[in-house]
Amino acid sequence: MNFKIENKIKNSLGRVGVFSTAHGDILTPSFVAVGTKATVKSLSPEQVKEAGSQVILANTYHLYLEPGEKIIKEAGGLHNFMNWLGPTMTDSGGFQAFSLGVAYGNKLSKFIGAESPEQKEIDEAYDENKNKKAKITEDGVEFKSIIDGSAHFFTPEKSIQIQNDIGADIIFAFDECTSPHAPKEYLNEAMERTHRWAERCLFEHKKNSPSQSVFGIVQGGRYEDLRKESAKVIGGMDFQGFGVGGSFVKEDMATAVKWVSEILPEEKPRHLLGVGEPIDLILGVENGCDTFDCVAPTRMARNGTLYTKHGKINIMNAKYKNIFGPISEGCECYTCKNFTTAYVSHLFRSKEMLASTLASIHNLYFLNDLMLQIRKSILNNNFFEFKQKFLETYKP
RNA sequence: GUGGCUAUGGUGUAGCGGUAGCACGCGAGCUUGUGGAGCUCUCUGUCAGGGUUCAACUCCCUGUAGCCACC
Repeated sequence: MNFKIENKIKNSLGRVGVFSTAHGDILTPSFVAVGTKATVKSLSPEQVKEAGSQVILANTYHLYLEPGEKIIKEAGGLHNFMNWLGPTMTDSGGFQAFSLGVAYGNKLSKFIGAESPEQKEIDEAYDENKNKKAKITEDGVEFKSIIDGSAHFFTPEKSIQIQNDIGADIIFAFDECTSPHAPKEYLNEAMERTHRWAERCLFEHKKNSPSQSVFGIVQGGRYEDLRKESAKVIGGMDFQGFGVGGSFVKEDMATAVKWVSEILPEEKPRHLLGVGEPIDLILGVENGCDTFDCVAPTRMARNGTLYTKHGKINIMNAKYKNIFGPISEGCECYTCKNFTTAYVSHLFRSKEMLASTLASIHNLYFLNDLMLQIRKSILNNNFFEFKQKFLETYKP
């Protein structure tokens, strides 16, 4: 693996590069499609590729539960198993410490708005005992299977072993993604634990499968001092790249990413975990991130929310019933080139499977195309003009 | 033609002489290291006419419509 920076945004942290893996090059900045269970829901690998995706990210926790990493290893690794011949990543399962833990059933995301409750209320509302399906200890995380409720224990070593078996090109260190409501004291504790886990992950990985790249994950939540400390500690370790994880105050995300990027080694790639709204992608690139993964485009697609150059639309709104033009004017995706808004709207209303497919293709294409345009603008040294122009038309 | 039964949002259905409830649908919103889902909110109704009563969706009469049985 190798990462080459081709051009940078002047007076900013953003850059264009090429990240080479055993399964091909990733032209960065790039959006990574999420295929949790070794499939991008509703899409064939050919469709994912045609939508412009270069990389797919699968999930260690989900694949460990089913079909089990041994089956994937036996199949010849993730690429062979799912017939995706391009680059792949696996998330470590660390996010599930959050999503199956304090977030489970609480409608909690990794973002909170700046207008959320006062800090005191946040701290008081935070209850780590509320965990339902994940319990965190120094040694690792105990998960309850979302399939059958059985108990499973992930240590950093175990996460790496599973990821080695699954065989993605880029794997992530096992971390703890904390709640955006967690008090600072807890964030600090979790961050330091994540740092210890990072060391253990590196050690385990070097024993097993050095052909994969491992990325260490920066935590620290919404606090500048914690983020910077985490970037310093994780950035100092022998990872091939870095992930920026954890939760954010939505309005401060770009700033938080900047704190981290300024400290992480410049020559190594940076991945912003779980961020994928168009505006967040632009801000993420501007502040030094090279790759991004997010469930948003595909999840929203399945529920009828589609990107257009003017912002998001809900294709099920009555006004789209008889629009016989494309979903987004000028869009070159398979869906827009071949089907009308009215037809896709009909598919959603009648709950046809093709609805998810066509919508997912469109949303993935939209973000992939956005990344291509960002890339081009950085190469042409006019990133900020592009950004301004995009923000003028795109209304969230 | 005769007798009986029924009539409540768009659809299917509760209910009671005193605030008409539910489901689905309709209309809209939320969705950020997956959640093929879920949640929130909004709009719609007592077949028509008359009577009894302080008060009728509810009881009575007439009409209309549908269903069933008989001729």
